[in-house]
Amino acid sequence: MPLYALVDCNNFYASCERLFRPGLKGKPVVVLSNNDGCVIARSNEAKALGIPMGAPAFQWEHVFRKQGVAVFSSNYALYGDLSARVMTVLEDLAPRVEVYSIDEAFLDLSGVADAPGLCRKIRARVGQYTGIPVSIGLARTKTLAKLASRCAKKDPALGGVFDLAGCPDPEAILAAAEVGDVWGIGPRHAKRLLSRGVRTALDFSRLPADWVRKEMTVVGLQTQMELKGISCLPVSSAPAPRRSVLCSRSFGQLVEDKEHLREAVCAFAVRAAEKLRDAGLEAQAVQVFTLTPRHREELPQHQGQATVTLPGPTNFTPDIVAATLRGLDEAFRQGFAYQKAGVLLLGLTPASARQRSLLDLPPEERQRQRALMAVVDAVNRRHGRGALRLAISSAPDRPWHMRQHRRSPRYTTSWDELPRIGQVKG
DNA sequence: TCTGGGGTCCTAGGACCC
DNA sequence: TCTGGGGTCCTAGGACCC
Repeated sequence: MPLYALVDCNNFYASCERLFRPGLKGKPVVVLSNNDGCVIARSNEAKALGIPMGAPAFQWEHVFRKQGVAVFSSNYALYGDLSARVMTVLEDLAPRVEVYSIDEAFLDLSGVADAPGLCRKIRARVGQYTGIPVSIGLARTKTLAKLASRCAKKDPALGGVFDLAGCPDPEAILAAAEVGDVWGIGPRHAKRLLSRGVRTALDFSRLPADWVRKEMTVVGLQTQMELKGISCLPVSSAPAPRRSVLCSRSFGQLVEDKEHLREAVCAFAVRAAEKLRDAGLEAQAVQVFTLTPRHREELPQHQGQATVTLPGPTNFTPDIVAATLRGLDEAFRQGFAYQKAGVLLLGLTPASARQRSLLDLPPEERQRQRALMAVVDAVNRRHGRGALRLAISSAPDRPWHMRQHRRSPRYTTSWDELPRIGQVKG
């Protein structure tokens, strides 16, 4: 019988921020999205104040001030580093680990003698080595393990581990879970299900399979089977190959000027190309998109989109930038105030295993391009992103740059920002 | 007067996840 | 003044081909 665990870091970003500010223990902490736009992580104390996930920060400013909430801009360098440390501990202790997201991992514990005991050990070890509290759910399928980890998180009496596979009354657990809390059932389907009287995970598991198939595709059917204890989703330690690379941002202010938009999408293209090279990939097409603000109905709305095919698979920044600018000519319209834009790279193939085609550049030219990018990447790694850049992708302090007023130091990944003894206070 | 059928590829749109 | 960013997958429909 298969047996899976889901390890979930509690309030991950908020927990990371708190690690380096012991004084924040027991205090409300929130972390904001890029642009300081909305709340994306909350400590338990912040949840208790009623601050919802995704809340626009400006609407809650008064609560932050009045209740002494510690507010942080998101600091992905810090979170990524702590995540890697947590995953290392899991890999040391569990036979097979699938890193599912920055703060979650599935473990395949099929055949492990005392799986609940191992889960308790893992939880203690992660806490000891990293300081990050985790909740662990154990069950026969991944979908049930997700559900079990929510139980572990909600009920402190469980000590952070809940074993649904060994639970005497599993149906009671399904009956206590709202249908929208099931992994794979989003707000859209939840609403439709509710309108048909399907309230809980148990209700959903009892729907006729053909209805589920018809209304929610095979994906919904898979979710239903998993809820019934039939495992459809194996743990896979090899990450699936990437299919796209995206770089997009909301702007600090609305942008009407095409020149500013050109600078912005150029910067996105440069960053996307870097990610592409980091992953050892090349792209065959570039998609550029532009958006006016969603929440401002009084403004003229436009969603621009253009896809430009590259002459052949490439990760050479100047080619990707050139394609991006051609795409922007189509995606931009004069007279609109844009709030966001992005560059999406598609048709990804490994850079090593390319097929030669008639359109290919001569090998010496490709070699020259590759060498140039290698130098640029090396310099930027050493001296910080943007140390070496294209002339067009401009200096800081442009109007489209995002706001980020409350970022914590990169304690663990930047020499300049290491905590100093005597300086760290709560 | 009559207008096949099957396969593939691409794209847009919609749903989901963290 | 002020609502994130980065991904995945499925399906339907059209273009194209034989």
